[in-house]
Amino acid sequence: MQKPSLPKGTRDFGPVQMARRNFILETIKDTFQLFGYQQIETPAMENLSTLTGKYGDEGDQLLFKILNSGDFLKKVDLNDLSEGAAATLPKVAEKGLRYDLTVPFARYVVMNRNELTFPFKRYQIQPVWRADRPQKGRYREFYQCDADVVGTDSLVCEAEIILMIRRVFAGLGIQDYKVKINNRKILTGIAEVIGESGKEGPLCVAIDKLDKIGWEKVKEELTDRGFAENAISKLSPLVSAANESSEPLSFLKSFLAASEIGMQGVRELEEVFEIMQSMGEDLSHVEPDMVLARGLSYYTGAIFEVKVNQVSIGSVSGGGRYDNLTGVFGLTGVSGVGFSFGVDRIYDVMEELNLFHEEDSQGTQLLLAYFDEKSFSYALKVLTQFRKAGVRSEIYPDQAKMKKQLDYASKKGIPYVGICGDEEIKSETIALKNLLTGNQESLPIYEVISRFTAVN
RNA sequence: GUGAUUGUAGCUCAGCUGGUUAGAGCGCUGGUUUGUGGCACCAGAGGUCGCCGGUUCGAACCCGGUCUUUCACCCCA
Repeated sequence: MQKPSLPKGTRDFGPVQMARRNFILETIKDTFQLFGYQQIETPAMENLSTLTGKYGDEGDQLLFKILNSGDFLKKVDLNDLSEGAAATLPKVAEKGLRYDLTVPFARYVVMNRNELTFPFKRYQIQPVWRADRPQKGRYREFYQCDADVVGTDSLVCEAEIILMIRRVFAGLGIQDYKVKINNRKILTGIAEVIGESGKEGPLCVAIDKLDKIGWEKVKEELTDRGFAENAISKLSPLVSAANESSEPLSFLKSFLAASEIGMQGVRELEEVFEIMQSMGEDLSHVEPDMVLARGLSYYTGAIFEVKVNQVSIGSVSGGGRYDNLTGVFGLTGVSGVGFSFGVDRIYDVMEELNLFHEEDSQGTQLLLAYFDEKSFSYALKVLTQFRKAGVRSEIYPDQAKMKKQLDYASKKGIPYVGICGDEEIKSETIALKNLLTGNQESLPIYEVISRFTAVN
């Protein structure tokens, strides 16, 4: 017999973890619904043609491919093998596990475009898979909770995303965090202004590391990536402004004055904030970050990222606007904006911050205990009465000693035990024992029931 | 994908320079207690030392490979 094990980067979730995860999930779901999003699900596997080419070369590497059923080698000949893995892959695998929820959603929108009412607001909570190397807060199977709107350019959506993030975090009890927001157009503008148009990708990858490795190292990296020296020196006022982070928007207005697209990005950002103010909301936790760069292969407008302070976990939520996501599936002119919560990371953050309160409100309230066969059948009868009254209750199923039954209850965190014996049978009562305090009193069944139902 | 790192009882970990029968704490099972858990005391069960191979008279310990854990890079939730 071999010891069983799990694939790298995957985990089981026990009862305690599930109770906590459900708490997070319910908080998120509740918020999505409050803002008018409708739930959908899509299959774990998609055609590889749907997935490949959407996440950049790196992303394609991280896709899990599913071997064809049956004789998966039947289309492969020796030529394919000599040309290597890339040539052979399409002949042995035509399906893959989803890498995120956004691309399957785009596919769904395109396939159902005639049935959907636009703007279409959907949320989706399902696992995704990445063949990444596991690390702290990084798994190969993890859940994403996406909410997206397609079919509108309105910046109200961006404002609502910020509001949803704040509502969820408030519900979870996470207080010290930042919602960083930027706009792809600002990044494009920056590249334009320093004379390196179109190179915002490598520019951002480098600048993003500012607080990690410092300006000097970033300069080296930019040089390595082929940026001209005078471009780099034009960048330095932006870097010092980013460090001070006082009034990034007013800085950008002068820095980007020569770039029309850059100025448009600034205006969009301002408009999001104005909309929030019209809604009577403040800007707490919101932080414009002009070097924030994520999802450059498809974001075209706003870019979001949420970071919880004082913890070692990376971002717990992210998103942005993509003008043409459905374009790759043949439906053009549909703008979308969305974001995603990483439940697994939120869990890790809450654990690190000790935010889980241990009252397991879903657990059993009452265990019925007994001494012998006669009281066992009495307890079974009483058990039914409790359950009919809606009290979460159970009985130790094997006839066992009192010690064992009480042990079971206290280990499972059941707060009350109803002890049944000869005296109780005679008087139609149970001895209700509080396992925390050790107090015990004899009460009629109806009295016990009304105590439990009154609490709820 | 690159570079490190970890693996000994259910859990957390000792185990010296390669040398008899691999240990502790917690947990588990039973008992002290046939109408009462937690506390205490007593007894007991439990290990192919991740796996495969090599060196050696002899390997938990040294070497190679492999899997796993954790971490950095890349990228990302």
